[in-house]
Amino acid sequence: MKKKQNAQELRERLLKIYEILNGYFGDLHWWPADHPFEMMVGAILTQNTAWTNVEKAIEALRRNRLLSPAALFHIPEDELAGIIRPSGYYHLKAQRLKSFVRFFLKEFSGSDSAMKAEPLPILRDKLFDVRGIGLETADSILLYACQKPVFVCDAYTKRILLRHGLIGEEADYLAIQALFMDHLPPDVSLFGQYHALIVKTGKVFCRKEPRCSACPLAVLRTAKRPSSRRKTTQS
DNA sequence: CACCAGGCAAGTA
DNA sequence: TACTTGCATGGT
Repeated sequence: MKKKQNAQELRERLLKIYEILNGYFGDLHWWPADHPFEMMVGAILTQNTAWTNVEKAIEALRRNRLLSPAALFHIPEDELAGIIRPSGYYHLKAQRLKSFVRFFLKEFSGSDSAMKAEPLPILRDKLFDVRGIGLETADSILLYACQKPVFVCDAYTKRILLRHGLIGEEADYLAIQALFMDHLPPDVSLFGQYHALIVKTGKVFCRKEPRCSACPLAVLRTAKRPSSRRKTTQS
């Protein structure tokens, strides 16, 4: 079976990447937040936005005692928009937070443990139905706030996998996610740390040059060609 | 100064 | 279905 062998090789390559990055960066304790609800808020605020800006917005919410479903439900949308302004797209995100909170209160009475108790496929569909929650935001909430074994992908994930020849340019979110989920054990800690490592790598090493030799993954690019041409000169 | 960040949805063809 | 555009602040 050629297919099975290929699957085995993919698994090994994905684990190798993880091993290298994990050894390089160590445990990143991703997504520090006081409670799951704060993570869900952060997941919405961080859409296409630098985390440093999101932190300012979350701090502003905390100062205003707004980090609870009830508080966010009661505050007027335009007032909320003013408070989360540093996170960018603030009108849009105020609207999205409001629609998420309405959903969260209606479906789970604002209880994150009630939300966790929901079976994964159903919860995923429900989240995806909320306006302003797309694939990545839904998966971030599922993995980090609800501890569900879902692999979160993003722009960095695609960039890195492309660069290492594991996917093609045409691969979309679901295809990339399937690559990880079909070849790795469904482990919440593994998935969480792996995604964190990918984002960290992207931020630190993939900024300017398309192939940065300082990247810990650089060894894979030169060493792993199946045939011919051994270059031993990369550092 | 230009460019981009841990996306998403609505509009167009 | 596939491509384009609006949304917006703050850091490099």
